[in-house]
Amino acid sequence: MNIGEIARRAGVSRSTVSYALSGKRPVSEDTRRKIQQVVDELGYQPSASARALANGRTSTLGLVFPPAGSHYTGMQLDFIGSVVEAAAAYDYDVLLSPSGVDSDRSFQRLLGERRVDGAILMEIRLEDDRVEHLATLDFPSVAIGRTARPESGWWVGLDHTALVERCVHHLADLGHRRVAFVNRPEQLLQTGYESAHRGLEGFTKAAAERGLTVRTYCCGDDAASGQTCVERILHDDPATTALVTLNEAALGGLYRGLAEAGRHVPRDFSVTGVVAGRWAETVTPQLTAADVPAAEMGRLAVDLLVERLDHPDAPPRHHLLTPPISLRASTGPAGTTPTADAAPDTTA
Amino acid sequence: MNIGEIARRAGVSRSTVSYALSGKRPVSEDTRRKIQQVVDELGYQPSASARALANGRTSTLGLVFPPAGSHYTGMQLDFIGSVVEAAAAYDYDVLLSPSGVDSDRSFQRLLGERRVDGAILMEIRLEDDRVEHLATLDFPSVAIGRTARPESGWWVGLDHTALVERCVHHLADLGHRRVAFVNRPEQLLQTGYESAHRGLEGFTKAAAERGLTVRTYCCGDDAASGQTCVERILHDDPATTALVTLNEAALGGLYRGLAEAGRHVPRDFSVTGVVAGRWAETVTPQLTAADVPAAEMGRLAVDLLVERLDHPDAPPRHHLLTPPISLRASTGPAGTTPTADAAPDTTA
DNA sequence: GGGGTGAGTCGAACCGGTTCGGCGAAGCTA
DNA sequence: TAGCTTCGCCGAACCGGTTCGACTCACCCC
Repeated sequence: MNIGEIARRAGVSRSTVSYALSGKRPVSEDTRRKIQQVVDELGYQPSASARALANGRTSTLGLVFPPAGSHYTGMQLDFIGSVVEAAAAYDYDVLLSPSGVDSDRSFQRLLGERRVDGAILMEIRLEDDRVEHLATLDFPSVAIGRTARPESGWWVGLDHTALVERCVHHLADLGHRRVAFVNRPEQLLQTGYESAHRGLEGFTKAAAERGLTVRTYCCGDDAASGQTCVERILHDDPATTALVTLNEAALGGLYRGLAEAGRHVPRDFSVTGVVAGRWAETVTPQLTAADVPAAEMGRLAVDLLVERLDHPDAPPRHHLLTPPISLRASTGPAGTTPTADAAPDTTA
Repeated sequence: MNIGEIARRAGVSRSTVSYALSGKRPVSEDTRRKIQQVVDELGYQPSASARALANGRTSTLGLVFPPAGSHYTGMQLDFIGSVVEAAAAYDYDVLLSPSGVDSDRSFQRLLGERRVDGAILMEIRLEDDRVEHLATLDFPSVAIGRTARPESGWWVGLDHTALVERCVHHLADLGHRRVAFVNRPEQLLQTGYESAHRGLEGFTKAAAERGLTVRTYCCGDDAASGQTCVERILHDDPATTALVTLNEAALGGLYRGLAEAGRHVPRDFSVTGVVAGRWAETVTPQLTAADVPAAEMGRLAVDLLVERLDHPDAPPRHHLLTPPISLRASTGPAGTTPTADAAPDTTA
């Protein structure tokens, strides 16, 4: 069922069928109806490969995310979902590519074999060879996250620095003086993972401004690591009364660690951070946090990419988001005797 | 940088370049080296579109999952991740298509425009028009989940019936007599969502065998719904001492509802179900559950699909998984006075 | 009535690969 | 040395669309 078959049955030439379907040249109403009828009868749909070859566009966007290896966070899931849906609204398909670095085979395929018209990159590092590579190639792409030199690029990012600062100020306002920071895994920090660095930066800065006593920790992306991390925190400084975290996946473990140490949240210990809203509402007490608007970010990234594809010479654009902190139930005033062990809990 | 360019620079014909690269016909060692050198210099990679057009294969698999609308569960995320990785190992890319039903435009594109060589379907319903459509077309596909008539198809599924039965028997063995079942949202049950139906079936069957008093509930895929659901359960039958759930996303809410009702898990109330291991370990106390091996299922689905693509006439195959229940900390013997309100908790 | 105009259609070239048939040279046998 | 095979390579056709230039015809106007 190719275009030649349609042409033959409609008694016209292949080019006429093409023009009738694309509307790029006028076709008489009669022939157009005849062609449409044949197309409907046979359920003809033009081959994506042939069309891509002919006009050089694949109508496909690449979504580059790090290889799972272990596990994804909920945030990443929301990104993927929203990107796919937003792309569908523009009639683009989405091709997934698990590539952490520029040299990955999957990444090379995406670009070298011209499988996609543009790409969205996730899990950006401050020095990201993928971003730079695409920039030098002038390949249409949008990053979810920003590198150390964001001015010239297309991206949508979260202002982790500001968000974590706000968390710290929130805690300081509540009277907390000894606060811990629970970051993403050490390996991510070392490879220059953006949110880990900027979050840490915001934490350090705000803590200095408020004269807080702080410690910072890296923590694996799972509950067990979270629990261990709390144990370390309370071991290193039992007078700690609050923590700020970027680590969604460890959150449940952090809560468990606190509970096992006899610290009641929020009476004895406050917890806050930057976490997707869905997760913040899953834990008990619900987490006071800057809710990561992952779905919105995915949508914005697609918007930007499509704009860039439609206007190849448009100047770079970006969106830096700073969602407000949602006050829930995991933070409270610092106790008067922060080092005291928690008393048995008799609240309902 | 097309194949003609390579041919010219290497002083051979286009077909020779093609054969040199594919190895489908012998090429002298000299010319092969010469060609390889030019290819390396220019960093040539053949166009995926052209290749797809020529040999009729796209080297792409479609992954069809329901439109997010609201949100995805952690399980789905794990599927997606493992499918992409497994596909990459076979040199296939993965194209995402958000389609709940056969008539979705995205789904039509995938098939009609021949964008993919095969498809993996998620979120299967007992009567699934997508599965049937693909079957009548003899289009290579593998379902993650099985329909009401699974014998003739290619699929990898979880034996929800058996798993939920085991959960019920586990609770019955512990002495629980009044048990609730927390299913996925009502809308999914009504549309014939497989796991919801088979899980419910297993629950009903095992409860009858053990002579338990049971109630079944549908629950939205979020924490707030979980909390509400527990309130309903305890309102409908305050003597309920345990629940079984399929609803990962509501789990945190279920725990919160129990805590607010003063029921301590596992002393006053036992919780179990079918949930991805990562989630089971996030809640406190950790959930005794049949861990959904999402990553393994994704991998197996790709294995099956690739096998089907390589051997178009191979007879249908499938994998029905029945992972063991992981005993964690959320279930315990039924209390002697199950209706009593929980006493203040003084355990460490 | 001749020439210009524009609508509608066609044929051919092209996108960038793959693959088939055949051809010339070299090597081997008789 | 003629004849046959084998090896290595080439040219051309093909996959299924898009697009450009040109052609035909009807119509209109001076």
